[in-house]
Amino acid sequence: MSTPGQDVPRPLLPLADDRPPERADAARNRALLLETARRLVERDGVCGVTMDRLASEAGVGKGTVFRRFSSREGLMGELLDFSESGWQAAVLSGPPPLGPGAPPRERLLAFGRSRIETTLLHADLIAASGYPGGRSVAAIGFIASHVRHLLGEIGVEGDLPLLTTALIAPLEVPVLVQQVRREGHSVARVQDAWADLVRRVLDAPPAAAGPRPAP
Amino acid sequence: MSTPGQDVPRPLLPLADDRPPERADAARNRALLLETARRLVERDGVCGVTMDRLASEAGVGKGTVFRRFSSREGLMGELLDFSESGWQAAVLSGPPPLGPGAPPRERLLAFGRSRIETTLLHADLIAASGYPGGRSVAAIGFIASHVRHLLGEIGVEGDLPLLTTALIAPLEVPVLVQQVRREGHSVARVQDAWADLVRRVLDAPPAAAGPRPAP
DNA sequence: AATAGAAACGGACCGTGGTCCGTTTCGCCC
DNA sequence: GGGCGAAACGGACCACGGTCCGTTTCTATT
Repeated sequence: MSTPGQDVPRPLLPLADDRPPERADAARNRALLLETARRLVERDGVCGVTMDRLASEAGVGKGTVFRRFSSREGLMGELLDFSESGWQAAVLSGPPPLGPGAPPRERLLAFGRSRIETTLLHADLIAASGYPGGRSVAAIGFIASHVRHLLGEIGVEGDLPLLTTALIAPLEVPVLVQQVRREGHSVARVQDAWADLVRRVLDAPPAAAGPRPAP
Repeated sequence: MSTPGQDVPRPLLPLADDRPPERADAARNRALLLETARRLVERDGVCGVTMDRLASEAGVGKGTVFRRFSSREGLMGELLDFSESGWQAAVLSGPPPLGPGAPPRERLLAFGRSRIETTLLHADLIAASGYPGGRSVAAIGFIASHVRHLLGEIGVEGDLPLLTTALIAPLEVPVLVQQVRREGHSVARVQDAWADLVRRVLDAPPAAAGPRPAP
């Protein structure tokens, strides 16, 4: 997989990079390493993928691995981006109600249901990509801007950026993993609870005194 | 609070431990290590505290450190419990509106404001105590049960356990750190946003069709 | 006080993520 | 093609968290 005929989902937001393209050997090694990493994840799970192992398995020096992906988190982030890009495409241009075409409120609810499933599916990878604490800002940035955009379309009043954060927070990996894997709640129940949260936020009467705008 | 004369904040929920007490040398070392750790945190910050350094600084072997606190997270957890117990006492028995006496709605709002400050204050320690991912369940358990209790007193309808989680999620370390330290929002704004979220959740009209109860 | 057995101790040892720097390869330009 | 500077490569090296196990110390019992 990778370069040629393009059926694979391509990375996220194009995000024009001005840097000159990689040298041929570098690109070859990047592809080789990503493929090897994918195979290792499949075989041993995310935790079983060591940078040393990856290097030796790919027949390459450790330094090379760290040169291509600046850290383990970076590597996992790229693996994740690959997995997530299909989902992002579905949100951006797939069929309604997840994709465009449905009323924004329904899109938001569909987003939540879908996101909960996707997050649980990729939980290990997301966690390993060092998500909280800095990296993989790509993924969370996409989610945040989508939700915020829908809130705007719905016409919600208030501090949209922070309200967005509050709606997204219960979709984070640790929260969902705690609810589903540790406390044993069903995915459907968690999804319903999020939908209920959204309903409350959208249908609440306007604030008595408006919140401070933004310092 | 807790046992007898004591002016130091004592650990959280008593949680009867049946195990026999530590041997004298063990107790001595635990105290020595905690004190040394506290000093090191103060001097070098949480990240500057290494298990090796702690051991050598305290003049004991590394094995001893790991025997007393089973991991780095465990150590940080104990340090954190010490810091948090004062706050927990204020919630459980301090003056209103944070403590008992005020109407539950006001207590909830006061809780949020206070919790945001405390979390930001102890952010490094909370993160180092391995909070998401398992440990330090003590702290989050306390928070969850308090919020849930208040929601019950207020008379909120719905799936209270999960609604509680949704309200608590935006108070987690990574979220708050992102908002305040990275995006540069003021603490007051974050506090207001949480209060607005609570207002919406509490004042929303009842659900059209009730959510599924619980499988 | 002597003793026995459990508990605590210490530090060598391991695997991991990450860095460093001397060596090799690439690809552009003459 | 030959040469040259930049980029990539490789693997020794480091610090850290964590384990293991032989040795020492405590304390309960007699």
